[in-house]
Amino acid sequence: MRVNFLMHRTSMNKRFPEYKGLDLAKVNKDILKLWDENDAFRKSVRDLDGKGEFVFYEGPPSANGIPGIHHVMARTIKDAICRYKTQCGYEVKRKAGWDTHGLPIELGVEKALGITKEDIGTKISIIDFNKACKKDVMKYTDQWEDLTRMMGYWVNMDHPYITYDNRYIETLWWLLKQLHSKGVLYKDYTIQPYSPAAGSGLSSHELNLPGCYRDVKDTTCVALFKVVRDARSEFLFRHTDTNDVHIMAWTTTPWTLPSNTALAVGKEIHYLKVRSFNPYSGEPITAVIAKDLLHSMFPEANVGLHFSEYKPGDKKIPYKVLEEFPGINLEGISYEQLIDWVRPDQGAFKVLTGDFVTTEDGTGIVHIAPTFGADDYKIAKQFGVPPMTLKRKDGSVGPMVDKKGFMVPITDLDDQFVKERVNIQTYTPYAGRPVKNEYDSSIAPDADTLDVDIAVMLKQSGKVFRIEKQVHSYPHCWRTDRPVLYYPLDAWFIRTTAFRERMIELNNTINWKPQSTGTGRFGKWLENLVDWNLSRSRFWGTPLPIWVTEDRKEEKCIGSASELKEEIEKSIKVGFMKKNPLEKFIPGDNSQENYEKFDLHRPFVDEIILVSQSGRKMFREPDLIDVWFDSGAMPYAQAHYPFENRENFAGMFPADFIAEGVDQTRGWFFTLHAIAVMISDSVAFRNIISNGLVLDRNGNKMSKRLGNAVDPFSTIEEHGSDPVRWYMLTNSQPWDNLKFDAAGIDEVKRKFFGTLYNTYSFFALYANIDNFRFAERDILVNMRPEIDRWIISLLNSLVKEVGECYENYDLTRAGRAIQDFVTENLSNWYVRLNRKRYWGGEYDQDKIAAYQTLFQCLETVSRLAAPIAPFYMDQLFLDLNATTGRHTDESVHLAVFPEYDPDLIDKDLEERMDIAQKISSMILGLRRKVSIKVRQPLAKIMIPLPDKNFRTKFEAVKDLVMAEVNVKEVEYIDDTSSILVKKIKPNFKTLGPRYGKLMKDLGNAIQVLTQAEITSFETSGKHLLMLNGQHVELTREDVEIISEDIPGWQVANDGRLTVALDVTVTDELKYEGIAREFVNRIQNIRKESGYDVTDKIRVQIENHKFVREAVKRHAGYIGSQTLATEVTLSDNPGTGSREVEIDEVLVKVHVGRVS
RNA sequence: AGUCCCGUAGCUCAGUUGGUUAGAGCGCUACACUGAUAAUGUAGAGGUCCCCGGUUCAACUCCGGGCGGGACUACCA
Repeated sequence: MRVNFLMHRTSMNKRFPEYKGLDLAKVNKDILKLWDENDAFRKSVRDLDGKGEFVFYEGPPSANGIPGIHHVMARTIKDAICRYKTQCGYEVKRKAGWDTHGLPIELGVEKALGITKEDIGTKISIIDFNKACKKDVMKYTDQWEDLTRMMGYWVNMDHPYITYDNRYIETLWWLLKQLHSKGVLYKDYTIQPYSPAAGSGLSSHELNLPGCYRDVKDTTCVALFKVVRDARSEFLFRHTDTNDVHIMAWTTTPWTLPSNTALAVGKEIHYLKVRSFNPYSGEPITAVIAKDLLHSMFPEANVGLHFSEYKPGDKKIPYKVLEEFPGINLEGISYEQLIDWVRPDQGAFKVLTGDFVTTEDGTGIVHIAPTFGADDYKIAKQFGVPPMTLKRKDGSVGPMVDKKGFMVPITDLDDQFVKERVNIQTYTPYAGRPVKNEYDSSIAPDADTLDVDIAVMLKQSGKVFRIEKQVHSYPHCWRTDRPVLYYPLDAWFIRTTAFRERMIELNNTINWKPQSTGTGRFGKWLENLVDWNLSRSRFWGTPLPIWVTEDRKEEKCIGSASELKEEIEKSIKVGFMKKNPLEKFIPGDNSQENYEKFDLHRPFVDEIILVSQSGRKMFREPDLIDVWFDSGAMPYAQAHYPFENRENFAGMFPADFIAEGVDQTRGWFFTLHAIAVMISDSVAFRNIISNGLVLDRNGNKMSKRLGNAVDPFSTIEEHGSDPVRWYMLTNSQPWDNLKFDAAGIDEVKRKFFGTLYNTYSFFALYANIDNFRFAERDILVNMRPEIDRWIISLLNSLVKEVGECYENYDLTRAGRAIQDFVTENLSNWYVRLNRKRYWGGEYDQDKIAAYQTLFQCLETVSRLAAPIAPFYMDQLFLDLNATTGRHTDESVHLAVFPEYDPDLIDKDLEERMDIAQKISSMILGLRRKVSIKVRQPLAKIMIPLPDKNFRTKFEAVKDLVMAEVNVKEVEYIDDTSSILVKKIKPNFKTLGPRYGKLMKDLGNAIQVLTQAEITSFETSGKHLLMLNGQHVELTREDVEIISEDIPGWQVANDGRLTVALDVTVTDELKYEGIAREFVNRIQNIRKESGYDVTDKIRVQIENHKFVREAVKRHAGYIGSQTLATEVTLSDNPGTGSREVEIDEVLVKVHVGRVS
């Protein structure tokens, strides 16, 4: 069983803890307990050596949803960076926060209560509804806190910022007042997505819920708008024989045609005047269409048809292009109203020019219905063209379609208006009809739509050129399943466009990871910025703090609770209000109690009536603000700025670092940036990592519906959070999508943590046996053996690299570098080659150096990897230090990040070891080829010298290689030796630029050089060639010459290295081999017999002729390796002996413990 | 529809200013090794570097155009 490490730290039992196995889930729990006991997180939030603060902003999650595995991803990134900065000595405060307002919460409550929006205020009071929201929003707080704790995300949850808190709202109001006083907060009438079936506007978020955009088949038509002949349009009537000229415009929503008040063309687009026939009536027509789209209406195949042969009803219709002109010529031309149901205000029916017009589809001319399209509304406003509006009986003025999605019934209209403007005869058949059949459940699904009837009506009056059904994607209300309508509504906006340039400028100073999200997705978004629609017609959210008089002439924006209190007092004085809801509020007292004496939410604020400058009543604008404003304002609001933290705000803003999913680009990232630029003319964050999605292992999006979502709790419970974190960060760069596969976690666990654990276990096992406590003075690195200096050099290189990666917010490379060092260099090479230094032998300087070196590597790795794997690394760090007292910190997270010593980095040494590894690997490969076991010693290897310095380099690592491959000697072969077969390769890098097109032939010519030519090239350093009549002079740099083969030997190549192996096994070598076989067999017997590693034994070997000589000669060696006090030959090894097989010979061996 | 990201071995990913044998790990097969042993080594099989064009002596790499996957944004008629 493992030693209870909590115990041993407090006891005097100074041993390195040894474990029976690696259970990272248990480590997770143990370390959590330890952190709690030591109050580790709180202690880690400190400023070391005046390093100052590293400001991190936590994006507030909404606690009304269950946390998913993707949250582990984002939080691992945040945590790793914050832990790293903490280790560097910075104070990293990390205030947690909760996003508590907004639509998802309201919808969740509606669902739970079984109500719809319309029921709020009737079936349930707003008070009760908001109460339910407030309660619901923290529904899963426990789960969030659990996950945060389990995964080891250090964030201060003691005093989180909560967006529904009155103090938080007060800051939001203050911010809004700043914007209001800058004149960038305004109300406007705009076209917004609206669900007639649900009776409410929809946010863009709702419109982007999965499945909202659906392909639907709608009737589309190309309408013919008759041009009014006047001076401006006269040019259209030239060179044609028809009395009328028509402009063609395509629409997918014919029901908007009665609301048409303008047409739009592109200034730069070229248009044609075409003479042809109306396909339905056969009447001759002259029509205007964009040049690029001519053939979509008039097939090219018909160009040769003769007008004289055309008969009405013919499928193929002749046409003739009469004239070409740019769109600008059409600007200002008037046309006759297409459908005369209602007459709009003066100034309608003009051709306008707009940038948004393209020639991708339709006719290159856009029908404009300002009441039903965003672009339409904008361009009409710009050119002063009136929208089609109707006056209702109640005096209100609105579009031709009512809020239920029906053409306004005549009975609903103002009588006077009907008399003056409405053509009762033509409008009556259509009045009161739904614009989409889905809005009227009494209509059969296959009944003709209003679109169809309008199209048919136009056809009968010769005003349409083409009618066809077309499939296009159209948004649907996710709640009612009915199509969305674009409808004009009132809304408050922030004029973000006024700050566009500055936002772009400041964005360029932000360090984005990955960069492309900053310049691409975010940058493009800023360039195409539109004003921020702040209004939400909902209930649970931050109310807009604006009061206006009924005639909207006077407006007041409230910026604080105390201001509100004062204004209410004034209102009470004039008798508009009886009581002040903020009566008990004490301005200046920032305590929670003081701010809980009132409520800034609806409906309480709605009941507040203020008094205007001129003494009239002012009512609050009923809207709430977009929740994204809540979260984007968190740098200010979490500090209750400027009511608190006024002086030290500079130390809290902007953030040095934030991290969230890339889906927040247009969300939190934008709102943070926008508000900071508008309020403080500053960035909100300096460095940012935006991570990609966490998909399932097949690359599909995780969803509860599909059941492929990974539960973070059980995942961490099963594996522990370290390997999950490690896997997530090292598998791929966080901004690439992660295909989450639990098999990957297992691999990380085995490969990295398993290896590291094994390495530690190995160390602990022998250190405990030898009683190594790092009590000795550090042995100077240059006094340690080559291999120790090598791993220390690599370790210092690693510290440098990992530090640079962390500094650069590149966690993936940092983790990969650490993993590579541990598995490849430390475990697989250093420990493997050094095992013999640890077991047996004297406790001498060499052994101490070995312990010190390995200790140093492990301890440094624990500090390097702690940001990513906080649990296991803390255990490792504590296990190492509790025993030795090298570091006295209570946790690795309180220890400083390692520094590297450039003097200890020896690139030559690293290169030498690389050579050693390669040569060893080649020799082992050769042994395998000729089937000679590594246990069988061999006499020698030969190495051709690839360059002058090679011999010196290899000599330094020779012993390591010889031991590793079990060979006794090395012989170097001089470069010019004739026994070598050489290979020559062209160096394209130097030759390419010089010889260009000749390169291909030259390459071939070089590769066919003979051995003699190569030798002469090598000695003279020059070679001349004739190629395609051109002289080519080659120098040594132009080619690479390697020794490829030594005829008659076993030879292997790797790049420039070549090695040959002498595979002759002499009798003497054979005896040695047999001796080694015995060592192996005896060790196995020891193990099987359950002896302790330190037990001494006695060995008797059967006096078999096959092994007799070997045992005689090497008894001492066998004994030393197996801790045998004596190794003897015996004719009868006695009872308890075992038979072992050596080279297919069976030999009896008796092993007995010395008691 | 637009913008951005991704596309390299069965899987997950590297691939450095373009340079000729495109790598690693996992998985698979075979053989070794063994007092770190739920490890390790060696070898084998496995690639049209998504496709097509262009630039170049030379393209996985640079450019253009497609295709496929994903995200975000979106009433362009």
